[in-house]
Amino acid sequence: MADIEPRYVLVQSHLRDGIKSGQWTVGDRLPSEAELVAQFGVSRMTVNRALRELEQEGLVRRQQGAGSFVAPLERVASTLVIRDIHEEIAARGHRHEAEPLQMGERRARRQEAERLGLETGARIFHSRILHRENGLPLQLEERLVNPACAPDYLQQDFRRITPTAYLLQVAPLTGADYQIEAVGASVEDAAALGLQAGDPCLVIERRSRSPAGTVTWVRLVHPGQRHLLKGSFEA
Amino acid sequence: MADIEPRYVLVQSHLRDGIKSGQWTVGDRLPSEAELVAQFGVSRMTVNRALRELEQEGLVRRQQGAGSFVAPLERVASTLVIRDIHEEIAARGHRHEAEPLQMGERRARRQEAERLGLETGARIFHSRILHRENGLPLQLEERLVNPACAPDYLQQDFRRITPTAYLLQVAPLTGADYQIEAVGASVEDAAALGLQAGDPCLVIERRSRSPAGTVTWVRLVHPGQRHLLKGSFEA
DNA sequence: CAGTGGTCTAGACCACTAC
DNA sequence: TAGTGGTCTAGACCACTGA
Repeated sequence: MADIEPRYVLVQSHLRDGIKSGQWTVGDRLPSEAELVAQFGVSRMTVNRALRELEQEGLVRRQQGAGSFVAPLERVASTLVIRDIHEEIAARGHRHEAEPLQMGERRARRQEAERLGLETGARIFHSRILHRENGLPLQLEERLVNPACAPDYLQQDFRRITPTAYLLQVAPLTGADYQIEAVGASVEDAAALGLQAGDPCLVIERRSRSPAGTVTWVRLVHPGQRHLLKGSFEA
Repeated sequence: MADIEPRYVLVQSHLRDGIKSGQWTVGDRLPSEAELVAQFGVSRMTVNRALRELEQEGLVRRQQGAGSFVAPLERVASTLVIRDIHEEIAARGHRHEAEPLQMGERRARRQEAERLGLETGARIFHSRILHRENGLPLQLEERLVNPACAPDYLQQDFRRITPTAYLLQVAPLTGADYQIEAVGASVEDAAALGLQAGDPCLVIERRSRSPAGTVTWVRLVHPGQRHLLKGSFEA
């Protein structure tokens, strides 16, 4: 049934099981590399790799000269994935529709220029698209785009490809910042999403960077009760 | 100034820089291990480690027999950290106060029992605590606790230690699930937080597991404009 | 088939920590 | 000072991919 596991994985499983079962608990010292070498009959490099990877996961804390310890998981850290809205809806087996409300170019106001790392007055593209899941408004996408990174942005048919997907294609991503907050819907947001002004919305703002600079800034507004971010982690 | 970097880090920096600068872009093949060995004059194990770690970060995709490639970063993934409220406020250099509003034990209703993985009617502890930052309400913490995991929960002084910190101390964490949403404040939430009912709030729900089972379920309500989750990632 | 990555070893030297 | 982890080497054998 099970493939034969690499030996470093066996060492990891042994430690993970001990932590999950409570044999070792937060702050406890784990066996030293030398002890694990003896116990498993493997080389030190193998044991070292096993422990190093557990450290990267955040499960173990290692200290030179002292030993390896069960890490305090006080910081509930987990990988949060922000997915393309089309993929997300498709993954639920639902129908996704995108309605471009507005597209064009203009001179950047100060705040807009800051968001893209450009000078005030620079030419920028903007778009405003409503995404529906099975006909119900799920996300209002308000986006600024750096023309230098995606000169053909305005010629795309965003009923067929999401801006996220298109931009990833033309401008490889090398980094991003984002923030998540709860905000009352503005009058415009409410009108587009079919809400009352002030209704709670989950808002994600994200700035994406590529080798050539900031590609795009986007603000995603979701009706509070129709969108969740979920995550988990496991020892 | 700079410490001398380990050699595997030098290899990583070289690859990272090439990706950030656009020398290699999504899907491109990176130099093989053998080529990097020759280029840097290090052993293959060192190069292997450098590439393996970049793969764990999600920056590189490796395929046996084929090569190492620049990974598509389509899924904006990043580590989201949910920190203890006391730490978070202290880190900002502000004053944290906790006001226990309610504490006690009761029989679990169906939903409460589900949240803790217990039977309906089981004895559970509950608490409701308001956290202030420099006097301003920042978080309303509503919590259910499994008495089997923390029998002395109700005897604690939560003005001095947060429930999060206490529970981590008595019941080591081995996993958690959480979800984040935007919700309008209920009448009770609004009263505690000094808001109007319906005002947007960022709500985090989290269930924490330990070797003995589900330790606690918590619902953290934050005034929308006073709490953000931030994150970033970098190639 | 030649080239790639996946794993592993048995040493080595070093920096750090605790006693 | 003895024990710990941090790094590194120069080999090795294997499984896999692509021409």
